[in-house]
Amino acid sequence: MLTIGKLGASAGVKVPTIRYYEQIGLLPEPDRSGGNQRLYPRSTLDRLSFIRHARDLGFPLEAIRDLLSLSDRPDQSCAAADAIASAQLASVRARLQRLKALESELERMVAQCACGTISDCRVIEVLGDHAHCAQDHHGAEPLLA
Amino acid sequence: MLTIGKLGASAGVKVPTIRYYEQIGLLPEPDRSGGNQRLYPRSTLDRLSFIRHARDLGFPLEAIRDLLSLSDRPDQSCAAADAIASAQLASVRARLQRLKALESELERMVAQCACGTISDCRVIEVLGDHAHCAQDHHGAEPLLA
DNA sequence: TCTTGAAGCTATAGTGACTAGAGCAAGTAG
DNA sequence: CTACTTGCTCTAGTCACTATAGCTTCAAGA
Repeated sequence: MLTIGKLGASAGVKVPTIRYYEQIGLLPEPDRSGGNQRLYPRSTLDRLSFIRHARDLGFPLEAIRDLLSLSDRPDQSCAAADAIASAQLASVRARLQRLKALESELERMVAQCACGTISDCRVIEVLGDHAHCAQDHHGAEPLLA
Repeated sequence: MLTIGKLGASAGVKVPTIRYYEQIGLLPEPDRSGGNQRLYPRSTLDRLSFIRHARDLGFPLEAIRDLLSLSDRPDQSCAAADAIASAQLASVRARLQRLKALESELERMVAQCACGTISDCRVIEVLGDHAHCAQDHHGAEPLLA
């Protein structure tokens, strides 16, 4: 049996995060010690490592919830899991596209800055007028979600 | 003078977002009409477009706040603006690196899925065991911030 | 002038995935 | 026995909005 601290250290997850996962139902409520402390079986380490790894790959918690419930039913088709992973791949690719465009725009902006005064600063000027931009990095989904 | 709706449409920003920007002090409180509706001068359109454009480029609002106060003092050195933009570029590049690693890991995962049952699903298996991975996409800063 | 519909107002709460803090209780090493 | 660490619960904060509820004001047509 593992305390929450050992579990977290083993899986590379912070203790409050584990309690948060329990709160949202991603981890089951474990048994408690006499003094009300959580005690986890080994199997929870596997589950938590799975979650951690999926988070590292950028899967949202809701997708991870689905993946976990799939992994509990080994006889079913893998198609659903494949769909979730493919969706994640597509989302990563979309963000890559967008970030690449931003990178080149920012590069141009910084490169052109001669570091004089604000009044002839390219950084400020370009931000003030989208017409200075090579691409249309307009809108689309938020960069950070 | 522009109503909040016209302002939003012109700048490509939703109306509640404009009110939010006012609330956090990124836009000044405008005069009101007799019926208590916000009325904006042209200059606010410039300011809002600046914000919008910087957000499109991924700058956080706090950085934008700094950039705006810089742009209000045209005689000062542009070095501070350059530093903010360079930091943003660095952050975009860091996220690009990370996303590229994730992309190839997800590609491998999805490509290996033969779409049988869950019990021999590569997607589930790889997520369950980090040792299957080519790279160490471990930790670092959160993908989405 | 009346009416209808769009656009505006305030205020509160929700999103995702945690993180931080306060103020305790329990476990452990010397 | 005494520190010290680890654990507990609960609340609130993060970022950049978005959504909802319930209300008022405005502009255009009949």
